[in-house]
Amino acid sequence: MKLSTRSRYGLRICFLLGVAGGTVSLSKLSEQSELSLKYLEQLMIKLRKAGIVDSIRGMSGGYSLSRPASKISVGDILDATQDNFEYDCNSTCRDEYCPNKKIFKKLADSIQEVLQKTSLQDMIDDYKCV
Amino acid sequence: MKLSTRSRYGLRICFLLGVAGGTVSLSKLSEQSELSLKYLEQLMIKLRKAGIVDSIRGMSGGYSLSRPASKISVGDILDATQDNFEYDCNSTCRDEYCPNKKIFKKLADSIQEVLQKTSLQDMIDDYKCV
DNA sequence: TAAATACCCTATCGAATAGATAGGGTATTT
DNA sequence: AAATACCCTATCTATTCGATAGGGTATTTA
Repeated sequence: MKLSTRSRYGLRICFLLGVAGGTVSLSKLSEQSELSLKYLEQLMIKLRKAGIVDSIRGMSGGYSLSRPASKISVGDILDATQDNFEYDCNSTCRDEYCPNKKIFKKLADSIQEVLQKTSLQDMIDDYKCV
Repeated sequence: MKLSTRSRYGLRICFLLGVAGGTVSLSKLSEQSELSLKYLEQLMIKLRKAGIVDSIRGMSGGYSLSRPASKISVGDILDATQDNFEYDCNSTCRDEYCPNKKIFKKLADSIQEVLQKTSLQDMIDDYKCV
């Protein structure tokens, strides 16, 4: 069980934007993150649609965090990059009384809680105090 | 992010053993769980090596839980089926100062905590009270 | 108006992973 | 002798995932 690389990239990009503080173009982000323009483009669309980043078009446009890093949780970013914890016992299980269901839901909720109370700012602070 | 089917099967088998209360042969478990003998065999070896189930050889042999279901955590079972939360930012990251490292470790610890404090007995109780 | 940017959709490829099956046994207990 | 657990390894297939690519449109600024 691990995070998808997409999610890790999402965290990395948000981290970069948080540290940068302002608007950064896709090409700049691509350089800094060592991800291809095309790949990053798709990632940014997810982040934007989730309301985590804002975008500005046109020359000198780019992306920035939509709100302070302290108001963005790791869970928000994982939601955006579609890396939630799935809790069906399997993809076809339709058993309403499945013994796994309740426990998985509980686990999923607990995990979500942890993810929600950890903010991007926490990540940045952790890094700074190294 | 989801549990592997192997882990879900592990939970299912332990659940069955917990409900059964005694020793159950592989062939019986195979029937009840609808998993093939050969596949199940490999799963049981993992559970036994992790000390979650005991085995008895010979005729009328089989598997049983090694301790009360209340003393077996969901985390124990996931460990046995090798479904831990991995927290490297990626498989090759060697950056000691990687901003993701600390946060992932923290998440992994929190998740592990949740998994540890949920027992197999909780699952069984959940099912019974439906 | 030209350049630089974001936006959008879709297809595809390759690699890795995961699920499952199978063969061919040995060791142990009843 | 029969029924069981134990053990190792190979293999196949399907799915998922990461990544790249094509081929544009819309918007803003210098």
